[in-house]
Amino acid sequence: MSSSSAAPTAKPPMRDALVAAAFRLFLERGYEQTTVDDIVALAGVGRRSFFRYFPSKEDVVFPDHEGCLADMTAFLASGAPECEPVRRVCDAARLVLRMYAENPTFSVQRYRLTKQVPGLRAYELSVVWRYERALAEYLRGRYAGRPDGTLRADVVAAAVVAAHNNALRSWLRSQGRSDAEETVDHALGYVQAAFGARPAGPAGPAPGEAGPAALFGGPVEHPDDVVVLVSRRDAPLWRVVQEIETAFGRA
Amino acid sequence: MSSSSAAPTAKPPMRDALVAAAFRLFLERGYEQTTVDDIVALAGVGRRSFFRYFPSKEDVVFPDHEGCLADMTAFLASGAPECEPVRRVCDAARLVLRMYAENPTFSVQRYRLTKQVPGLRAYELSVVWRYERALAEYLRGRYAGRPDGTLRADVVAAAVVAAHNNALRSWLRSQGRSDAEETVDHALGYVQAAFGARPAGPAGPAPGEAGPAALFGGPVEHPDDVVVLVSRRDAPLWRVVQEIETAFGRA
DNA sequence: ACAGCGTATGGCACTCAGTGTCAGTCGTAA
DNA sequence: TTACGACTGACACTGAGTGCCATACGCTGT
Repeated sequence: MSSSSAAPTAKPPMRDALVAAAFRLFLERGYEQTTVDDIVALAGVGRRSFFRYFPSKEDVVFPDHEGCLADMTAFLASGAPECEPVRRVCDAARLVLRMYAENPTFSVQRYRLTKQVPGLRAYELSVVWRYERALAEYLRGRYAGRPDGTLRADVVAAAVVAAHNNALRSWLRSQGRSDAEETVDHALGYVQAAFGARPAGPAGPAPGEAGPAALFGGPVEHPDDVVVLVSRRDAPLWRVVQEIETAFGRA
Repeated sequence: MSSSSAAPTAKPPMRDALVAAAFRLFLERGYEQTTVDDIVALAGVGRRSFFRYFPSKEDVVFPDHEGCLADMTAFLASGAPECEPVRRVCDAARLVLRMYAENPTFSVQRYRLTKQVPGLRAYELSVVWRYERALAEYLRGRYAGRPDGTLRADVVAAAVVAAHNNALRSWLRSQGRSDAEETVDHALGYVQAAFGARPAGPAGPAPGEAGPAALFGGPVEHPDDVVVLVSRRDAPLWRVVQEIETAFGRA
């Protein structure tokens, strides 16, 4: 009656109604105190239909993660072989955070739930694990030739996910009031510094927080296998590390 | 009838019998094809007793993880404030791997199970997450004063866990035939190098793969906030990074 | 308009994990 | 011997998840 043909948006059918009903009840009386029967009763649909749209009760809490994961893997698969690998996976992480930041209230509500329901925490871990595996697989491909390629890929992927989660949780605790992009940029910049790549930025020499140029002149080679580096004391560490790697020929 | 009083070993009561029965059935017909009723029937105990010893069906696959986690947290809590934090958590990770290496056949069997049963993978993730949180909490305490203390703690913990898991899985894939300690030392050494700490070793100046001393003399300070570093070209990168951190006063 | 057909939905019954409860049993101290 | 406390088993119950089938809706061809 109320919704038959004059729906403005074309494609939000029963699925969204189930998500809405579920979150109303979860926030009212808690996740574990809400049964699937309660949800389908409020949504006015059959119980069987719930499990047609969501393989489990936990899935209704993360209704868009499957698509988000697909977007991220598509982003990684979409060429750009000239881009430095660590930076590429950091951009992928930024993509994920942007999806969270699109719906701040929803993300904060879900954060409250997952924080206090152990079952949901476990489920979220399995979701995050799939993101991490996608990043690691990409890096394994990029590091295919290197000696410890898979090790480096796994470690970098884990570090990126950890930095992303650190920033995300910080942003969620602020109720979505802080700047999500800025927070995650800072966190990912730390990872990029640790692994010897430039932090994000429009490919310029000084990417935002970098400040003054790190080195006065390039490294000078001595005849007896010695490298001399001269650096300002307040130069950002990642910049120095990068120059060292260049001098050592380990880009 | 068959088992009433002549048990030779004194302290493996019902719990170990349940684990043994469970793994026999899991390996025979698979995890999901085995019900709790099957397990208790084979073990000859009541169904209710299973859930007295294991809160869930998944817990029987990881019967000793609660104790292992307790051991690790105890290790981290046991003083040693003079030890470098990253090295400390690496040693904690080595502790965990040693527990796996104690029962190679059991660990390999469990690996086969968790590899192909999604529910067990998810459960293992929640277990690993608790280890990672324990490491991160320890590091947060050690990095309390630093500017990005919690970020650094989270990232380092994730990197250590990733390196540990990389080595563990490599060892498990080799059916326990490779040297677990050596594998994990190599993987953790990579993390320690990335985060500017000495790899493991008996606290000597040249820890195994280090080779020659990295620096000819210490850094020389110039009056106008400049640091000069002189280094051999073939020096290990982690060593150079460490010296730089020292020179920059960011130990 | 009508028959045919594929898809989406609802209802029903079932399995199985996990929990609360209570009765029985065993070992030990008084 | 009795009394007490811890362990165990049996039963009943809730709730998640699945298989199956009947029905209703929308579309197509005649």
